[in-house]
Amino acid sequence: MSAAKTAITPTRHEDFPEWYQQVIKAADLAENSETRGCMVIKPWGYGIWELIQKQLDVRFKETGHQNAYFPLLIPLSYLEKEAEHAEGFATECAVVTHHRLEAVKDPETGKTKMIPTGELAEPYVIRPTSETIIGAAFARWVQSYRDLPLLINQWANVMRWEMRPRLFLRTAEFLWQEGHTAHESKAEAIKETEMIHRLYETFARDHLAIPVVPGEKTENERFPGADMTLTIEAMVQDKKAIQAGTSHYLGQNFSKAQNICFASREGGQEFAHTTSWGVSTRLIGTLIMAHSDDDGLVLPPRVATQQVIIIPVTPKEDSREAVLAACNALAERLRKKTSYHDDPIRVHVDNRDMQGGQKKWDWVKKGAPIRVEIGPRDIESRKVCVQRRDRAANEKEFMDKEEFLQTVPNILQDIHDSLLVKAREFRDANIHACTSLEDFHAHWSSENPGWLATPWAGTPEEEDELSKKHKIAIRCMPIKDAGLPEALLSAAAGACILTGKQSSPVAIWGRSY
RNA sequence: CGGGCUAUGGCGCAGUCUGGUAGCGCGCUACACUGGGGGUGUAGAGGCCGUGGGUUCGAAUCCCGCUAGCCCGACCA
Repeated sequence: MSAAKTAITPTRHEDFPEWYQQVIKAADLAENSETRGCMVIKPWGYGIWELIQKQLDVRFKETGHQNAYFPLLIPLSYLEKEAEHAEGFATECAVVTHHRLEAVKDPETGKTKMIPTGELAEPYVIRPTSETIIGAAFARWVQSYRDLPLLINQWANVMRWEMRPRLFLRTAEFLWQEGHTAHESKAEAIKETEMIHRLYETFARDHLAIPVVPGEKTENERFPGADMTLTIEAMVQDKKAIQAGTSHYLGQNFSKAQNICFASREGGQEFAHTTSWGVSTRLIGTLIMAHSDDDGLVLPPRVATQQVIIIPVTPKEDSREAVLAACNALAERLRKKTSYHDDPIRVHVDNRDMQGGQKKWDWVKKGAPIRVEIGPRDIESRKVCVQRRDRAANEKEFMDKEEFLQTVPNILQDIHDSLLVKAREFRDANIHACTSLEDFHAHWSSENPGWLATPWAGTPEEEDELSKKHKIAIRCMPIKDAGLPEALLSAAAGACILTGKQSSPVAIWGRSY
């Protein structure tokens, strides 16, 4: 029996969206639930989220933020306060209108039905985001400039009634963090917005091995109610863009709508400048699409639920005990004596009673960064068989056990680095500079066109027209030091492709999720 | 929310046109052989066919409603 050519069918090349779903299934990350548009996140997937959560949380606290929790249900009237904001979310709100159920027995079938009753005087909206309800709290909490800045973060679930759900990328309910801060001055609030933006960028790079493009959204693409939206944009393997995180400067829009005001140093009353920022479980979808291959998931080591999987090879019954003991001993030493980025290495000994080959492929599909096999021969030779998920599935290296213990953190880092380099090379190879409108139009006719970098100084209306025509959008206007190749930026410099204005800023265009 | 497709044991599917109460592959369980590998054999377990109603002596199969999923569009983290 010959093994399948790839563990996942179809391949990325054959059918990318279907491949994505099959990877999630094969890696046992999540599944659709009975509730429309919602997913069940399974342990192997939820473990990733827990690690993202833990590692981001440290960084939020290092930068002075505190966690708090606000209600899931938002009074409808709160949402009406900021007009643009309300309009932006109006079409995707789940609304709670009743507070009890009444059991009614159908006289014909004899079945009991639960009928909503007890209609609420004012409906509640299940939070699609919490600006309004947190803003209301801020209004109570802030009286003096001495109460500022207010730096709050919330880990929560939110609900947006999306018309086209996709596991992790766009689900009706999703998990995220939302930071909300209030400041004395515009300059300070913008500084916060930019600081978090950089934090997201470096988190994506250093923890998820995703080379994002940090930039500013154009007016058309801004968060409803924001004065400025900063974004990190990732390119995944079908060359589409994913907005992986956003940081908004909300100006005084929300503080005026909700009366977040304070006595200033000069004695007058002033409105606070607020920000909000968030990343969600979409990060998991992004990393799946960024790194995985035709054999399944490939996890960046720092957010891998398990980093090292030890697979006992037990060909003979009489050596079985010894092999298992050796596996457990190695696992213990890894847990106690080694660490990677200040966390003990996460090790799992897979002692399930099943075929070795199946076991191996199971962990290949689940994307475990390192697989280690230990058999009777290895015990004698004091070696371990090391296999890496960033290399071919059949590639193995027999390594001295002590050497392995010494170098595990380096191997994990090397895997991280190789994923990042590969993703960056892919991204950079698929962003093309374009300085003529003719080339611009021609570019979007191909199947997977990648991104374009162009000089741009058009109006929002002009941008909208081009976007609709080619089903694209300006993903962002990259900030300084966005990490894009110098050659690309200089090739994309010049006069606006549409208006001809000289030395216009560079815009990145692409199709997106 | 518009347009198209789909819904049968854990997964993938056949059966639906030509109604007669369910079948295949994989997986699962047991045993045996095997053993750096997603192996082989034998024997088993498991579904009343998404859901509600209708037609009929009889429905997975025909008709209507609903729900969910997928793809394309508009919208969005």
